[in-house]
Amino acid sequence: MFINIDLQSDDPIYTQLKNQIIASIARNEMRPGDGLPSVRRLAADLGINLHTVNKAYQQLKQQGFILIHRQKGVVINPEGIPAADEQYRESLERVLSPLVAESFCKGITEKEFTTLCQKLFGQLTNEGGWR
Amino acid sequence: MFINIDLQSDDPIYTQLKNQIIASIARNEMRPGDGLPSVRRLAADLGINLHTVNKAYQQLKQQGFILIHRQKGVVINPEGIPAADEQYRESLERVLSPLVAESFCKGITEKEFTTLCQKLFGQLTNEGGWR
Amino acid sequence: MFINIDLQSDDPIYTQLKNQIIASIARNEMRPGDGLPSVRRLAADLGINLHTVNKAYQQLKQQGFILIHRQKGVVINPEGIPAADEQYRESLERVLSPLVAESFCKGITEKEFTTLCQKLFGQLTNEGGWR
Amino acid sequence: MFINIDLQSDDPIYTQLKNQIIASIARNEMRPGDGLPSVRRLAADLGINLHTVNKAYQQLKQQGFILIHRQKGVVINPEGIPAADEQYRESLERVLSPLVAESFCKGITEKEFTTLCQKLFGQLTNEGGWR
DNA sequence: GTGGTCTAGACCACA
DNA sequence: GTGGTCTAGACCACG
Repeated sequence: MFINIDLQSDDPIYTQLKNQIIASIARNEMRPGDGLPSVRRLAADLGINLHTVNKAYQQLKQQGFILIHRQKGVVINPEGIPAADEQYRESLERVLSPLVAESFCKGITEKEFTTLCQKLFGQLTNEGGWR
Repeated sequence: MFINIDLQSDDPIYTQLKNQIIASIARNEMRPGDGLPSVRRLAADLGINLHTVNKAYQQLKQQGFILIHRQKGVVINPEGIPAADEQYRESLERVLSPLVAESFCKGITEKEFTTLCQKLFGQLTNEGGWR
Repeated sequence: MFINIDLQSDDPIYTQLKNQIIASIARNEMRPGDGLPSVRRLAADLGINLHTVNKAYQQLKQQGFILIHRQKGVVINPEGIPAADEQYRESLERVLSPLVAESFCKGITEKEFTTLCQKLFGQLTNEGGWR
Repeated sequence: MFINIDLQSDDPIYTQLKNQIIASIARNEMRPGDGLPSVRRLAADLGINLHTVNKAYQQLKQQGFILIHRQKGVVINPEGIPAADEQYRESLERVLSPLVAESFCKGITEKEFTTLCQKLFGQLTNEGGWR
């Protein structure tokens, strides 16, 4: 797993971390049951604060991406990632909606937009995502 | 134009305001050349501070959605909204990428995702968006 | 004399007006002794406020570019424009200084900068400026 | 870095601040990677409001002079200042044009004008500007 | 302790 | 009356 943190980004570090771990799972680089570095370890490796890593882990745990055992450490949820529920679909639509509106205003067609989405999906499945 | 501000939302007020104005333009409820309320007026109507409205307006101006006209006040850019450049497309991809990865992990298929996008686009064009 | 006002500009209207009148004089389109439209006339022609035209005229008068007679109307100073004094040279340096610093930071060389200045001067003298 | 704010000046405080920081960079007093005081610190030192400092910083950030680094705080862009693009050159010409016209009217020759520019450039390079 | 956001209230330049 | 600038003081997210 390669994590790349951009300290100049407007995205908070814990968000970048969370997103990159999710991306690793989606790309099948990390599989259910695989272990992740401990909070301390990852913080040291990335040169960032303990609390920052912890916050990312807590959110991933809360969404069911990972499990945190006091002894076994941190692992990708061995039972796989919980499927999206209705609530998630609604939040996805709420996030997507302003992106679509802005893109539309700027002349990006539905076709171009969906093609971009397909490209991004393709980058996952071509590399053998686990679903 | 109906603006609805959710003071409890995690999104900052000025972002909500910006997004809703963009949405109004996309839905063709507001057309190039149309006027917007003055900073003070809108702030009073929404019961928020004028600086908050101003911040939204400044960002919309900077992106070319609106112009601050010395006599007519604030208007939707009469020449239309500037088309997306390469930089915008890249930023769009950067924003979309984690959404796609997370959705993918949660079992949302490419088909379902693009269908959602199409639905959102449809809500704009069905109502006669200006592009 | 062609005056072009951009109501969307960040420059105040009276400044644009003042600058364009000065440019007309520099390009020798208007000569010492020539008349300018009355405040009312020019305001009507440009579709702007009386006070705005008046403010531009007052500043031009104060700098010695024009004379305002109650009867003869507004004329370009028949004795020519007063030469720059030391105070003007200082203010010019104060204005130029940040432009030079910013340009320098952005990689614009002294040569490119002075070439640009020469070009702008050339646009005046080629057309037969009065000096 | 010495910052001198003139509260009586017509220039807004944030503009003076911005210009002086740019001048410091141009004079090579501050180099890429160097840190700047935090918004609060600088505001306290200068006896002005933190929002005013923040506005200057935001504009410098937007022009690529500085980065807001999550750990190091505010730093001069370590990759150097972005080079001028065509748009900047046009805006420079728009700003310079009325200065040239006015100077010309007041009898300042092309030679004197360019000599002044060279002097201002010289003040930067003599002290070892970074370009 | 940092920057980001929001509020309240003030003065000024512009039109 | 408009937007632009500035101040003072507050809370929150981030690290």
